[in-house]
Amino acid sequence: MIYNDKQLQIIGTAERLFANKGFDGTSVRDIADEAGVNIAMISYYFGSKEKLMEALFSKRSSDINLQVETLLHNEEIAPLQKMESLVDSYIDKVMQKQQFFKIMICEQVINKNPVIISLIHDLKKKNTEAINKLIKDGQQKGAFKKNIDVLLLINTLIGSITQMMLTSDYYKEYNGLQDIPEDQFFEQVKEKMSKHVKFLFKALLTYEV
Amino acid sequence: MIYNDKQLQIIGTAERLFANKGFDGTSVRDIADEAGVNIAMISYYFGSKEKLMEALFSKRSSDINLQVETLLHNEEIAPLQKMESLVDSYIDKVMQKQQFFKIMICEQVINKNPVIISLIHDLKKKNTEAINKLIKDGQQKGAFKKNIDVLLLINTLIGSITQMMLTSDYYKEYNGLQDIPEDQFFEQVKEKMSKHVKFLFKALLTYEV
DNA sequence: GTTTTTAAATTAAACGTTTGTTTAATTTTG
DNA sequence: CAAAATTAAACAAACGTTTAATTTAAAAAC
Repeated sequence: MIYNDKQLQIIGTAERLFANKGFDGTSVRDIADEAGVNIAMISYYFGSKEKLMEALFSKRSSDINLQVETLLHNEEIAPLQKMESLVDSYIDKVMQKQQFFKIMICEQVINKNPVIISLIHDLKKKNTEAINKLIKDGQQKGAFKKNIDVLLLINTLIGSITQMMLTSDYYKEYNGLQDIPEDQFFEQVKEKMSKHVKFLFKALLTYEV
Repeated sequence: MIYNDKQLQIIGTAERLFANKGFDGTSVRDIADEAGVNIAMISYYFGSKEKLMEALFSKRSSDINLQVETLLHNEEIAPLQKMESLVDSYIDKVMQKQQFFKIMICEQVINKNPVIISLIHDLKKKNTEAINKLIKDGQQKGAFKKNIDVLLLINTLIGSITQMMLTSDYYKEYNGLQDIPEDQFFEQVKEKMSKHVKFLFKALLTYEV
């Protein structure tokens, strides 16, 4: 689906408002006002508020697929390093697209809209397959242990990062970082999470129980 | 605060509906109908829909504090075992009170109601302190390594379990468990998560980088 | 122990807003 | 000039909350 500028603006505004106020907490008037369009344009372009959400979800889903193919066939990089590279790119994506991930979390909690549940399903499947390829590759080369539960691995990756996203205010206060600039804090969190998750992955992929 | 039976019934109904439809997706009429009370009783007892949410949150918060004192002073249990015991009790709590945890997640995403943010803050603080005591104890006894980031540890604990809660449908399908009874699946997930998180904790607490 | 009094609980109805969506008319564009 | 885009206005429905009247329950008075 290709959208014109006005449609993309509506989608962008909806994304911000849905992330900050929730789907039901956002009115189509909110979206129309902040996007600078007439309220009727939302039905005109998308059909309904719900279909706008589905359009936004569909659009953003396609942006955050983990790409693993070029990594996979690069024989100069060790399996564990490949996985660490994937971890970093995932952390980047979550931090860059925080709003979309917030929406995704709430939609998973509510678990009502079948179109969106299906899109999340597809996303999970693709990510699982991508990581599975890296795992198989690493196992063949003897770098990774056997019997790795890929879903638990992904759960820990996504869960740890998501949880940090949701509680970054608390993390900031706990570490006395209230006064540093936001983008600096941002980078610091990314760096911390990167080392942390890589450590976890090393354990999950290589240490025998 | 002490509530009578009718108030507790309203709180219980609100918890279920807020968890399944979100705060803004639930109307006071929904709550009143399903709780079998007149719609005016909600304002009468709680003041407003928002204050009902705060009352429910306050009530449930007090139920899920991690207790660590008796564990801490039991010198017959090794530090790592104490931590594993805490992990199990946390997994139990999340699985038992899934509805409340779902509400908590959404409230963290929206991040608007200061009363609730403050309650989540308190909860996090108490949990952090409890786990910190176990960590200090383990470090003194030489069982745990130095330089443990307790917030990252907790993030991984909460995040992994939460993520499993949100994606258990996918986990079920992926592992071909659609046909087993719900409570059996429940126990299986708990067992899997328990082993998984304990493995992660052992790595985070004892393996040097 | 019965009656009276007072407070609490419960109700149906109404309140003014806000909701998502549609209409029909108008303007803009190619 | 036809198609697409945009508008203000209107729509019924649903929203959270309040009202004022009534019923129930508990306490006080006799």
